[in-house]
Amino acid sequence: MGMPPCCDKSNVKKGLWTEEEDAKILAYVAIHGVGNWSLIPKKAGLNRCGKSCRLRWTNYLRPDLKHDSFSPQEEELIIQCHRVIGSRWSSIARKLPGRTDNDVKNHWNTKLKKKLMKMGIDPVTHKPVSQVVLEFRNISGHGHENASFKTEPSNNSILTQSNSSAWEIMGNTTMSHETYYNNSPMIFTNPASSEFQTSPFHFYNHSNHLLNGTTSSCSSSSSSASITQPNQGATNFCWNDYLLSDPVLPQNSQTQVLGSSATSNLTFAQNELHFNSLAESSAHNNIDTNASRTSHSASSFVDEILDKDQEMLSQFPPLLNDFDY
DNA sequence: AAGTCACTCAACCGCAGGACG
DNA sequence: GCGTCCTGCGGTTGAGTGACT
Repeated sequence: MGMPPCCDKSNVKKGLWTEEEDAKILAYVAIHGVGNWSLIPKKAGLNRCGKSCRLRWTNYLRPDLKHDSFSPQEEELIIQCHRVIGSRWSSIARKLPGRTDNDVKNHWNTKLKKKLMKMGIDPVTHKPVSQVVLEFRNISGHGHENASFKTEPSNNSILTQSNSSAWEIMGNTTMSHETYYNNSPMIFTNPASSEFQTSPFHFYNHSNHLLNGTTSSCSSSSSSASITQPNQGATNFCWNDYLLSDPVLPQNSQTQVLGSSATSNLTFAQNELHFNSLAESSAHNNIDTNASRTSHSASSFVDEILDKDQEMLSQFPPLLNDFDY
């Protein structure tokens, strides 16, 4: 698909805007309002692409925009939102009055990502890097090599060797980013499950929304995300069950997960093959799979995600209400 | 003082989807 | 249903700037 050029690019100015150009847009919008950006350059006397005019207005000239630096509260909100919905900057920006998606995106890429990495949190999954690396090793069968990643950065740690996120660190291996993403259900992870000092950030506490303690410390050996509902006990969603359980292998050969030295020697392709064959045979053998779903089947995984999605929606309406799924 | 590096952020690019004729 | 136009979005780029050597 794609769009035809909105203007003759050879004849339009590009690059930074001058005060004079800004003034022309402001003057035009003050009289005519926004809309029909393709005509605005001509009508406002600008040698710019309409798209460029729209961007200049929405990202810089709009009177409701803030131009000061992000507050800790705003940063906190961005991190929380990113953990829940990922890089949907426009949705996140809607939660921050006076901020544009470009602002949020830039701030994330230049500041927040680095802050998280310094704290040992993988900015993609929002999980401790050590946990991500261990999980990756379990997934890819690299568990035997260098299994002694430290949770805190040291001279030898991967965190000091690179500013990369965990999956960037894994870039040298055979697993694709997509595969990694698909196996990292980030919205169910609990960044508080870390040995890192999380100050000055205040991570999400599922029972009272904001955890305002100056530090948060607990063992990363727990691979379960504990979701506490206000009026209920904690429910544990052990995502590693899905990540590491092979529906074909006997359960007793899969019982060792994080922190263990045992890993599956199956490659991802092999796992996928097993998974597909199981799903196929399930389709033949079980007409009503919903009625008799097992805890770790493909359908149960999807069901679990949907269940948790509903659960989160019910828990955090203030945060999630406006996100258009 | 000059050169290099790292960082920031405004702006650009291309794709997707909705509206409309 | 199809094509065109417009807008929104996320990823990427590169000019400007400050820190460092």
